[in-house]
Amino acid sequence: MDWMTDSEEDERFEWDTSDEEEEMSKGNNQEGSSAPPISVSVPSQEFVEAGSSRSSLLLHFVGMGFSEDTVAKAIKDNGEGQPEVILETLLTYAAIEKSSLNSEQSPLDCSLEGEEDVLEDDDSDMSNFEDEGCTEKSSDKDMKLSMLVEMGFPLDEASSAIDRCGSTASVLELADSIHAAQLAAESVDIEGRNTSAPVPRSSFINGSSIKKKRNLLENQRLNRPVHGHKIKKLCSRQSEVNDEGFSSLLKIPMPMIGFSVPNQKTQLAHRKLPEAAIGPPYFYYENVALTPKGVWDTMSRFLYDIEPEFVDSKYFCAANRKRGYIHNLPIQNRFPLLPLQPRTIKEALPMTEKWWPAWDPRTQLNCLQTSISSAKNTERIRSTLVKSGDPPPERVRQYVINECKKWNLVWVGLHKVAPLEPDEIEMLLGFPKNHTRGGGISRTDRYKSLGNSFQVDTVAYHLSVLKNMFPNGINVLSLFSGIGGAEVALHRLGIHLKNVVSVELSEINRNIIRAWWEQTDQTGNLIELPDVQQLNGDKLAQMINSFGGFDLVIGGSPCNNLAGSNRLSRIGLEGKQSSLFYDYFRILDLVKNIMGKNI
DNA sequence: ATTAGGATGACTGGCTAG
DNA sequence: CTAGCCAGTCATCCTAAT
Repeated sequence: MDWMTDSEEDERFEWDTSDEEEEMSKGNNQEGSSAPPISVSVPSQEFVEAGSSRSSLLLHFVGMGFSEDTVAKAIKDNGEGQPEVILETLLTYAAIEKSSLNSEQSPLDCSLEGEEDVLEDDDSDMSNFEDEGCTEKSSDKDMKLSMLVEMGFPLDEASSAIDRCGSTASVLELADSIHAAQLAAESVDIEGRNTSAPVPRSSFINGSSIKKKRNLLENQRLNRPVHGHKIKKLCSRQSEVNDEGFSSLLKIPMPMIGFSVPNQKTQLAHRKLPEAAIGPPYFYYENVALTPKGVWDTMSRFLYDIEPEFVDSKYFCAANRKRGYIHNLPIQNRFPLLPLQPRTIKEALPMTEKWWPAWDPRTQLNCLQTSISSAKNTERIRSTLVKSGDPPPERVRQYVINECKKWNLVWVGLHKVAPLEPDEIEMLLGFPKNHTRGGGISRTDRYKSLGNSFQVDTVAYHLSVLKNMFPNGINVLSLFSGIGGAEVALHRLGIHLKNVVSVELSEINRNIIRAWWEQTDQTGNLIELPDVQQLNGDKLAQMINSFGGFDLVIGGSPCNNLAGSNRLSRIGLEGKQSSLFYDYFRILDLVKNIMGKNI
């Protein structure tokens, strides 16, 4: 969960610096790179030196599938000092060429024709993706993979790109896709300056020659370039014709109740899962609902075209928490955790009722986030109220209400507001009291870990269908476990946890889970691992063999680059932390493959 | 070294008036 | 249909205090 504290290293995408080797070997993907299912034997070292001589540079780009004249021209235009600029020029040529051929069959539109509105339709007909036309010849895939690796891309990124774009995508498109992802992730600076200082968004956009070129190609379309859209354009099955473009195809339904919530009358939808989505294993993926446009479309596309279920936890507790869930669980016969949580502030926090002024209309809290209001701020509010008499004038009321909503403040005395205590947040989120307390965790970190967590009652409601299906218990692979929301939810449902493999980067969070595990008298096995990126096929296969497969793969990947409150790096799914979504997908897909073979 | 404080908007969707 | 308004958001980084 603690994504902000790790990996300080600058991961600029550079072609010919001596950092390359170091990046590659210390980078996230080394271990994952050797992972099944695809093995490639291309440890391309010569690429590193390639920039030094013109002929090898030229050869390199020719090897990528560009024609010799084009490469020569691009080198001539740009000089040989900046291979990444050359590549961009080449890609630009190719894009122009491609757009002129666009009315014909593009290699990208592998399965759909005239089905642009598939996602808009009911969930029932999301099935027939991935069928004919997309059957992958593994040798072809391997070849592309090795070419990409030879071009200097990390193996797992190359593999992800192939998955993203389909196996019929050309190497060119794949390279572009990876490159775009890396650009988006790293606020790239072509000149190679130190970019550790935050780059203003506008200068990031306008300062990049790449983007200028792209923007020219994009026929103005966007005042607001979101990288996800570009990725989407490159990879989406809908990309070819549809000029009205990338507006989010997935609508978030209001009210945000998903397929069902307790005590709300809904005619329960029957949903038909796409073939590829059906387990085993069951899986459950979570992230913030209000992402930049197109993010949920992308995530849905990766997760076997399952329609996300958007649910606000305000139907389960006294706080809002708008989240999307992609899962392949049955949706009939859910039941909630008992006792039901109070759903108003005054019931959940009875001591506040006495002090709650009539002019504060809130009955529920806003989303519980990772940091709280300072003491100075609450004191400012108090003194303002003291000075302005009772009842305060409209202007003061507005100020106070705004602050209260922004910081989730509650009334704890006359004219006194205060942020929630950590144990109150634990309760609202459905954790046992003191779940995150002790063990050397600071107050600040408690807030952060809690703010990043599941709302247990909400998740448990969705998972409740497992109880009857697995009376003897389940094996769980829990990714991005955080403080163990999934584990707590399953435990509270009375589902026996046989083996839990919990992957969580933050040591303090792992300690919290370990402590909870030990104090709840679990009889199963808890295996804790630090890093999803280190979790490869070998390890998974070993674990699957040892306890016979996972019944549930559950996790919510980092939202840092998606969440609305992120001022600085809300750059979408390709952001540094949020791109770990692809590891969720990678691992889930590995588990499916490995288990598929064993069954 | 660790912790808390304080400053830092933008994107998105819903709503409504025109 | 559009423009304008409104509300809400699993955050980040630098600095000061402890």
